[in-house]
Amino acid sequence: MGHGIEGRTTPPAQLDAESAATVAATLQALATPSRLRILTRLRHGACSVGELADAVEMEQSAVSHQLRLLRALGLVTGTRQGRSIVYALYDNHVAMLLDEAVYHIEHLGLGVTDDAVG
Amino acid sequence: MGHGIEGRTTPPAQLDAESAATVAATLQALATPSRLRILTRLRHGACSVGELADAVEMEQSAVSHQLRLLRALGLVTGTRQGRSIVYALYDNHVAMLLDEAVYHIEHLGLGVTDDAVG
DNA sequence: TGAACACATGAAGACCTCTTCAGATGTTCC
DNA sequence: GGAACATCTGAAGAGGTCTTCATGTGTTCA
Repeated sequence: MGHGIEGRTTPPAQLDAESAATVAATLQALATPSRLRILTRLRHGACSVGELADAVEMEQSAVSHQLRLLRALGLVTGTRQGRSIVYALYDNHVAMLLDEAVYHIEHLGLGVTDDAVG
Repeated sequence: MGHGIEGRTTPPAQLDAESAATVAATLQALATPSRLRILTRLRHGACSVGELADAVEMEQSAVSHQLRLLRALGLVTGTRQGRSIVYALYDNHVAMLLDEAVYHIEHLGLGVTDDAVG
């Protein structure tokens, strides 16, 4: 227990262009409803493409396209099992990134838009 | 001291369509190099639009457009001070979301793409 | 009031993204 | 080998995104 975020090194003072691009590309993988639902489904256990398509209510082809992108970014892995291919989150960093993103976003004061700007 | 992620409620079993859309929209705000650099700059202290534009090396107009989006999502606030408008992260959830996203993504095994798929 | 400054805004264009459709690849079982 | 199944892949089109340019709004100071 207690291996949360407190033992980390401080975040970089300012992201250089390359890091910004990498982080942005990875975050973009979480930035669409379809992929988000695919990933949160996988967050609770590996499963095949067919099951995934049923769970998130998308066409199988669409799911496959998104899995390709997620694979290319190293966020998920696919392993053949018979005629199916079983997908899973790549590692615990992906799981935590998901959990923490959902947690923080759902605790934001959304819609608070009144500012000095107008 | 110790108010990290360990005291949280468990993440939802599966995101419903509405939550997925909300989370995706917010994550999309972090999913571009320009906004990411704007936000990480603000992560280390509030500043005006002009300073921001200098720091991230973008045109003032482009920065302004992105700030509008970030404002609409409740991620940043702008307050007038003289002729400048000073922007800051909305709250600590935004700061932590940023820190944690950068942390996890920079610790991913990126580029590991060999799979059962071919 | 007018000039200079700081920022916001609208429109337009290049570019990227997501889904669908049709077909290809690989696997199992007979 | 052939049929059925599970998944991948390429092309194409609708829709969205980000930047730039030109202009508008609000503030300070003389």
